[in-house]
Amino acid sequence: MRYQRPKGTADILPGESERWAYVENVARRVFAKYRFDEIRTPMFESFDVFSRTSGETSDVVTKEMYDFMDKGDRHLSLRPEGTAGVVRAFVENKLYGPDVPKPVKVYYMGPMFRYERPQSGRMREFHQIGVEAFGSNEPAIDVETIAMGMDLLTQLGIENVRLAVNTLGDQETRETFRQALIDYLEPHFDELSEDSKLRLHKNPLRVLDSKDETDQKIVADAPSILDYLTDEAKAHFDQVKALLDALDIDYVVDATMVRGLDYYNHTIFEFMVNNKALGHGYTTICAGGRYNGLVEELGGPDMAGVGFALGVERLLLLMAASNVEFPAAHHLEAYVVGIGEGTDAATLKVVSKLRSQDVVADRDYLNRKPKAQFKTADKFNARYTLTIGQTELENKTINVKDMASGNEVTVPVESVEKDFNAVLETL
RNA sequence: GCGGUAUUGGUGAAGUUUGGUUAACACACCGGAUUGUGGUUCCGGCACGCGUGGGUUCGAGUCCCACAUACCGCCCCA
Repeated sequence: MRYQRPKGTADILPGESERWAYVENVARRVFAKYRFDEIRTPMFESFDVFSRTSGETSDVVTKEMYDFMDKGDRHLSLRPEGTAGVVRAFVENKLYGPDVPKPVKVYYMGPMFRYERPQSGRMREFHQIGVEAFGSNEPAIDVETIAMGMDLLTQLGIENVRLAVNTLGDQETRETFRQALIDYLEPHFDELSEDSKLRLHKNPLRVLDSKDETDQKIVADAPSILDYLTDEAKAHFDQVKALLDALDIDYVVDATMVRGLDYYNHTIFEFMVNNKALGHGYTTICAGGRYNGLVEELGGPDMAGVGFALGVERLLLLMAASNVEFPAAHHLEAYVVGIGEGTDAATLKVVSKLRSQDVVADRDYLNRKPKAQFKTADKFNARYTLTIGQTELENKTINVKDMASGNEVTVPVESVEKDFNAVLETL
């Protein structure tokens, strides 16, 4: 127990890693249907990329960043989320240019880092699968993104998903609503929780999201952002809802839903599930929204964007808790047993020849006794056990046994090496 | 960052209340009964050690302190 992994990190071991690969493969398949292509960006970026985009006062930036100075005195940070890096790459590589068809649709999957207190489904190194679509301000792309998220969750076997949507409106909406909210909350200042007192002026929208009971009572009568939307913002949101209806996608409008990152505006959405594996009540497993202005913030043109991200650790917890069936990994078809001196080369060759016929084959590598080898074949659930001993070696034959039926046949070793399936038909 | 609970072999763990010789039991693994055939059974083996470091004591897995890690709640969030 000399060394242990850093706090909040995890080793994904064989068995578990197969589940990860499955989830990633399903995601790739779903995204491909919608013509999203993969983008891979660095795991660390200039600190400013995140601080500029997430908001200087956001919790992610003020206390959760894994930032450091490198040997060249550059202020870097491990990425706490995926969007900022993708936007930076989008701008730096001029994907906004006229020769790249719009919208530009990309997805990513990989580790993210946040310095916080680990808990189940909350790691310091965690993994997200996310998508971004740039260059369209049409509500249709918001809805396509939402539909794709729903499609993905469905493909993964997640049931009873609740889609919550809201809008943060545009700049003007946010300013007028923010003031209205402050005007409403200030008379209740003394009743608010300590956290919310701090949030009132820093980020009043967050008070709406408070879990404190007293806060919630106060917030219940607070003004709704939906009443402060500009005509343009309202039109956008109305069209999003209309298109969701057109696709028969169920949703609830949650006017109190907000975002921890500052770059969001207009449509925001969350996919939530009520599963005790993730805590009490509804928990978000996938969240996203529109972020017009972010491309410009990082030095690009005024270009719209919308995307979502889902947490893989949480997703896997949820899938395990919902008894989602994962496809079985590789089955062992043939286990080759060697008995006695001189069979090493012969068994290795058979294994090799079987593999070249695309048969999943294995043998013993611990020089163990026949009994142990047969036990191993059984434990690995081998469909067939092939045996080479002194007799077979002399006669250039091999014994093939069907483990389920117990049927055996001895055939020339060459026939197995040439066409294993033909031999199986004689069993 | 704050509060709480926990940490004993490869695994699940008993033992901590009442500090006292060999750390229970089970699973897994390895070997044997059966030196070329598995899933059953029986027999045997398997922690110089109780998260790490200090302390109290004649004596600490059991008490005290610090630290580390995990889990739960808060904050926040995927």
